[in-house]
Amino acid sequence: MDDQSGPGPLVTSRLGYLLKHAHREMDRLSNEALAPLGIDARELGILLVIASHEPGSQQQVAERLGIDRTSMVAFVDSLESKGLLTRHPHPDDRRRNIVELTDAGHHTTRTASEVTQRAEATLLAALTTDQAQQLRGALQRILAPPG
Amino acid sequence: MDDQSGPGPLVTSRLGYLLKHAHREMDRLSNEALAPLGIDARELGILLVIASHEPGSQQQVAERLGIDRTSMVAFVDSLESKGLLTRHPHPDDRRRNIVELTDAGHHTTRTASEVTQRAEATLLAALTTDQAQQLRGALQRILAPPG
DNA sequence: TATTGTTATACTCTATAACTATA
DNA sequence: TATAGTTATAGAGTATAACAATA
Repeated sequence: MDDQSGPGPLVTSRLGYLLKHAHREMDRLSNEALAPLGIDARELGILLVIASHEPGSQQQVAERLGIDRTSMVAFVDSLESKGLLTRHPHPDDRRRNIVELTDAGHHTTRTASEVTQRAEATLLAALTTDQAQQLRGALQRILAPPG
Repeated sequence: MDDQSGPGPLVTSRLGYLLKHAHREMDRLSNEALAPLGIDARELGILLVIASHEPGSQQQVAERLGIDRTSMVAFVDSLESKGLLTRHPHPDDRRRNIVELTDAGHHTTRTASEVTQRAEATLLAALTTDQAQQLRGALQRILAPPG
């Protein structure tokens, strides 16, 4: 306790620092909330992408998430072994694995969405409803493609 | 272009997604702006911590940044080889290395702060001055220790 | 010849353990 | 015995290359 713990205001006022640590905290809260469901935040992202689109190949899911197909294999392996999704070959192109949520996968996705929303509320507890809404809106505007 | 690129709104409205990608973009812009100075955002963080406190040991700097002392060695090696800081033994305890910015280190830190501030402005270009200020404030409030 | 999924490999980042020199 | 710095090692995470099946 003999150093004033923390990097100091020159660092903590930087946007990169703030975003990094806010994300780290959000990730920690999400994974804590998801642990009882047997998945982590990364896996929930994959489930949500699958739930959001027509059934597609592993590669399509990977592209939408911005990860490469070789990494996708292990994620699909894991989610399949948990019974949350199924692989089956595309009838017209047997090179492709169509990945689809199982009933359990749909259920877990819904439950996971609820618990992560509560985790978000925990992170934002220090803000008013308006401030929270403005934060979300500002981040969305930042990331929207310029045009 | 045959998939509507992007993971879909179920994912992109999640706070974890927004914070992660906003940070990724900030990091990209910062590193791009810092490249001509020969440092990256991580190294600037270290320089800023050193600039913000009385001269201290490597371990103190590492603790303030939340990284361990073994990783610190390589960072200090790199910054020392660039002439931005110096190591010298503490006169009363020769186990410790006191790290201090050189004149070049102070100059680079000042210049780097300016260019990263412009990088922040680029990230926030879609926001009004008020909105940008509110975003920064909201993030700081989120990360402030509860009390 | 090109593409999908897969496996094997390498590379980065970080954490853990062990060594040295000081205390 | 404990601590600061260092080095060596191992572990996650991710990217690249090569291979099998299919188109």
